[in-house]
Amino acid sequence: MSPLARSFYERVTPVVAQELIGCFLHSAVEGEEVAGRIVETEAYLEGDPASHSFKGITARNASMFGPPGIAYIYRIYGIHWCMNAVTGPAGKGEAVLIRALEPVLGEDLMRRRRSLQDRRLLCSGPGRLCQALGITGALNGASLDVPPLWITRNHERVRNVVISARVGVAKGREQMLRFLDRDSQCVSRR
DNA sequence: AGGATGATTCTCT
DNA sequence: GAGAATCATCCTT
Repeated sequence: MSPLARSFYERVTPVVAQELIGCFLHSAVEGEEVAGRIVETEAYLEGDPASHSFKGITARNASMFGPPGIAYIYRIYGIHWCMNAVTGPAGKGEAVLIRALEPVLGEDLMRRRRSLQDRRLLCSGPGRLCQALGITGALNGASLDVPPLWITRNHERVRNVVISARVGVAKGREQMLRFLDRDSQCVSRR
């Protein structure tokens, strides 16, 4: 399976967010590879009050303004990590939040990392999937076309992509920028 | 130097 | 459905 190239990410962000549904996210942080099928994403845009890039570049969000095809990873609520794929032209500050996966490879390691058995709960949230894949801030800014963190295309067609309002955002709630696979059991709640 | 604030998750009831 | 956990980051004194 070949990784998605930079040109995939260097496009209109909501389109990238929609086309990432069905693709595979892989990690190999301690040698052992695990992977999941992306079933839920959200787009964060330039001039979008819900986006971390809204108030300009800072130490935390700098990688969001970097070149398309790298990871923007941040800590939230002191505990959890969340992972984005940076999109659009470099300097624009747009990205796609990966919100949920369906486990495909390395379920046992995911279960160990999550201290949890239920397959549907292993990766069904942005913080959960980072824990399951061993993704931390150490990978912030990493390129998404090579190990230890990479995304590959799935040639299987996704039958039903649902579009909805984003989860957990205070501002910009009205925008329909969340994409999910209706047929997956592994999407996040709400 | 201090305070407010999360693109969340888990554990209750 | 509500509330706590928990801390780096950012903005205001």
